[in-house]
Amino acid sequence: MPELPEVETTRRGLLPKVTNRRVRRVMVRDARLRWPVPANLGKVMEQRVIHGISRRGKYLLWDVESSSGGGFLLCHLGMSGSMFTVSARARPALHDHIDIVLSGGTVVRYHDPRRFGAMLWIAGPNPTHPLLDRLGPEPLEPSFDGLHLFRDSRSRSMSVKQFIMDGQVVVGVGNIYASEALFVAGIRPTTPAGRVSLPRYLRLADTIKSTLAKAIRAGGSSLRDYVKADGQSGTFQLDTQVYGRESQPCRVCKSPIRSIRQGQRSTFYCARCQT
DNA sequence: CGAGAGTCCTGAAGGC
DNA sequence: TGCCTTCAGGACTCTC
Repeated sequence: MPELPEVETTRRGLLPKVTNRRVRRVMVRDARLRWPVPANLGKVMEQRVIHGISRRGKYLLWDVESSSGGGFLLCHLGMSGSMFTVSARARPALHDHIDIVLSGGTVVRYHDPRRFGAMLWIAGPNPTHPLLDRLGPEPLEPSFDGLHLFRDSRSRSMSVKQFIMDGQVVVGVGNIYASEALFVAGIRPTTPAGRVSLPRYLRLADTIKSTLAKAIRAGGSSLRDYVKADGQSGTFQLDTQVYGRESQPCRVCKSPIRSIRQGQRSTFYCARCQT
């Protein structure tokens, strides 16, 4: 289940392998993702050069000669998607839905068992798309801070956990890192967003940044089906403070970690450390 | 407008 | 052993 750190890790892994390569062929074996993969994807990408890959939230944007009649490949990994490079001879496995064959023999393979991901085409020189229009700030940019959270949350009654997971508030904070960041900030996830003070939001913005940055430094948190860009599955254990640790002792105070449901999502917290 | 529920999908895990 | 149910999750989309 890629969250922002996994998406960023994927971007960094793919970047040197695709930049300045020419797309030779696009093979779509199964177009049934969250939205159908455009039937003309091969036609618009083939024989064009990839200038780079950028990221907006959990979306990856491949610049495919956007400056000269091309456009952008817009990718989302959903919750089970991964993109990695394989050799030209590697036979596709189950759920390997798309191959992007590049000059020089590299193949970028998109794998997504649950098909919650997306692969769309944006024609033209600018990466504008309805999916990107209303996204909030990037959590790791200086423009994102506690004051932004505080101002955006006034009069909001939803819980602070659901609030920071709202992509219009800030992008890239998924279910796992939301629980983790709230724990480090000492904030109870159920607190209505509009009742969290400015000092606490300043702290929370910092813990969101540090939690995500730490995960990126670790190369993505390698959750169950996450696969890094080189095709190596992330096998190291995810070292969480609270997520997935129901009934286990809090790493700080030893109280049992609690698990609740918020908006059909599981939330984990320590009732003693988070008030 | 905000809030909450529904929805897509597959695979893992648990119950019987 | 094997079938069935439940759950997990991102985030769009719908309803109230």
